[in-house]
Amino acid sequence: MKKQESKISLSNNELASICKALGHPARIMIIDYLKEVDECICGQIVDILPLAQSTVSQHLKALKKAGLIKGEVDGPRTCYCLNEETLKKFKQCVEKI
Amino acid sequence: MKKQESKISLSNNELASICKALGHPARIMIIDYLKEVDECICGQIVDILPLAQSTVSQHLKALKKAGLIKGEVDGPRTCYCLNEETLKKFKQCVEKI
DNA sequence: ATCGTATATCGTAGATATACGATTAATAAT
DNA sequence: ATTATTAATCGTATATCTACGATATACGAT
Repeated sequence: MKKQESKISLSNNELASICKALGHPARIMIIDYLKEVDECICGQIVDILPLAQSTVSQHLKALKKAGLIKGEVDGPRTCYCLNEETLKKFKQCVEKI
Repeated sequence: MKKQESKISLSNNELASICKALGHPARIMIIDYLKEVDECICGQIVDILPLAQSTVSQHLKALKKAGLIKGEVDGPRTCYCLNEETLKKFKQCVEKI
């Protein structure tokens, strides 16, 4: 399998990782918000959550690590959006449970 | 809303709780196994997982707390099965992400 | 060059999670 | 009554998570 290609399904561990990343209310809220606004910078997420900037940054890192979101550095900002590919696989996987 | 009735959807926190419960490979394996065998006693799960009985028992407790499984005491055994109602709601909720 | 803005990272305290062995509790079998 | 079986709970060690403030980094604007 080449680097660029991606698996159709998720391993047990991958699914668990994604679930774990979604296992916190703040991170669910971030996902919901990104769904709503399509894309945004970190500061906007800090504004809607009752959490410190550093804490939000940590949550974003966790979501990124699980492949649920993408972050693109744009000058001093970082623009975040959902990673639709991972979400799609996650949904397919959950459907089969 | 009466006690017996159940909500159609899940709150942010409920969804996070369910995801959290699924956020461990062993617990995903338990769910998979229960899907496969429909129902079983704790000891069978202990047999298929490389974990101590007490650890498996803890994982089962976590899944039960999240409402993902049901456990019925039957003499000295406990018979576990999936809680289809919660799973259904979870799937619906994930689909909407 | 300096300042301001946006965000990531560091350090840290306290809470949870995860694993295990030992123990307890409940029942079934002898 | 004693013993065996099954599973939950307790106690505990270690690891991870979650939150924060402080600091570092990167860049744009002045």
